[in-house]
Amino acid sequence: MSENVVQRLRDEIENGIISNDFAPGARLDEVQLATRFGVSRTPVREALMQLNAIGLVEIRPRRGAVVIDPGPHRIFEMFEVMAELEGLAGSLAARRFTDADRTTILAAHADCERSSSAGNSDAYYYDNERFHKAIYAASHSGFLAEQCVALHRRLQPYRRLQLRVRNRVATSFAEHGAIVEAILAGDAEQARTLLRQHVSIQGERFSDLVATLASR
Amino acid sequence: MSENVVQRLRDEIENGIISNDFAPGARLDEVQLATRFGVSRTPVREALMQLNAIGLVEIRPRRGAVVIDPGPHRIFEMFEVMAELEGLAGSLAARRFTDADRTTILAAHADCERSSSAGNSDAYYYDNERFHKAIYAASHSGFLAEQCVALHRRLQPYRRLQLRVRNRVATSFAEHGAIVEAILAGDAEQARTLLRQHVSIQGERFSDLVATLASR
DNA sequence: GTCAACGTTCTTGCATACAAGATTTATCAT
DNA sequence: ATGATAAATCTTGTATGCAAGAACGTTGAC
Repeated sequence: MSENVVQRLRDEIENGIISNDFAPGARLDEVQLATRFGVSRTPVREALMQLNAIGLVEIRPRRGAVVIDPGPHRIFEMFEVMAELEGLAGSLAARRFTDADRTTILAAHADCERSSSAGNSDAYYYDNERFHKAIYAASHSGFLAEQCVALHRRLQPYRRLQLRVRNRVATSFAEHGAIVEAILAGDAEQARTLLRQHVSIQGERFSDLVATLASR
Repeated sequence: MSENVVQRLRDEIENGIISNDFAPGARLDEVQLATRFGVSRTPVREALMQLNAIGLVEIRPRRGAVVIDPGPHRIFEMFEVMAELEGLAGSLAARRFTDADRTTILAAHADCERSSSAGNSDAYYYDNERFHKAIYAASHSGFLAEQCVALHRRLQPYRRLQLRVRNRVATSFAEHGAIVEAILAGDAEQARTLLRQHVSIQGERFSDLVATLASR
């Protein structure tokens, strides 16, 4: 059994939201969730409270919990912040990376190359995630890494949509190459700039996102 | 009556932690809190769950909740991230501020001037907060503003300690002047740089913080 | 036929109850 | 006297129960 039921429920519901199993705007009925997971309402409520605090669900008094629907504009704002934090992580990584960090980054980068050239966008998604986490770790800022992972997770569904856009995987991998180069060269400002551009969704990429969102 | 009990408890306990009423490392007993606030354990637990999700308390399975104690190093990391986000807010504000934003920023700045020249560090603390919030608002990024406010709140006790350092109020206000100038001139990069420096606690300021923390 | 008012039903919010793990204390052996 | 083991106590984790507010349907009037 898991550590405790609440934690498990929290993860299950969170995954359900992220994997679009619970669509934005959907009502999260307490008894329904309780029976579905074979527990009572109490732990369900506590899990929902946590998701509320994180900002994934909204709890309207006496009217239940619903999955928050961040519109395109807010998603853009979230990517904007994410780009900034990733830029910071990159600049810190360029200054602080150890031999172990270099190994991890290069290994993740190599895996990205494999899945990219294989044209496997799902595999690339996971390797890409490892690549970015390697940079967070190399920043040697625990708090920053946590913030980045949390935001990364929240943006997961939209990130995934983006990779479906034609040529995005190849472009992404090419950007990774330049980023690795800048970090390992210890060029903090270059790493920051490249990562910021890599993550932010300016211009066409934003239009693509909106279009993809609308077609769901 | 209040909206709901859980929200009230969450705020009360959160304020207690921030105001150092519940010291870092202190154990938060459920029945104790319940009797203290005149409610049952259930809403107390739900409030603690939310604080756990935010990162203010740690819940060890079967062993209760304790107030998280971020050591000096982690506090430094949090200021580092805060500096980055404030820098982003400043750069966006420089590009996007409206007439109303200008008015609000200048008003807050004028209030800072009053409390600064009066040597009232407590009043300055509040005016400073308003000043920064005015910049968040001028960034016209709701998500960024929320993130900034949340971090600002978590760093509140340490910020306050900093203002006690000799001359910090005067220095802070001088920095505000340059920041206002950069934003209103529409100089995004300058606003970003100045705000980043204004918020981050490099060199001596970090030593001061550690020393002050140790002396509590 | 449509709209509104009322009553029923359903859902949430909080309290209480009960079970299981953790902690503390007491007793016994060395 | 000190250490360990076992029992008592306390605390957390989950279930259930009850009350109050919201959603929904029905009935009646116009």
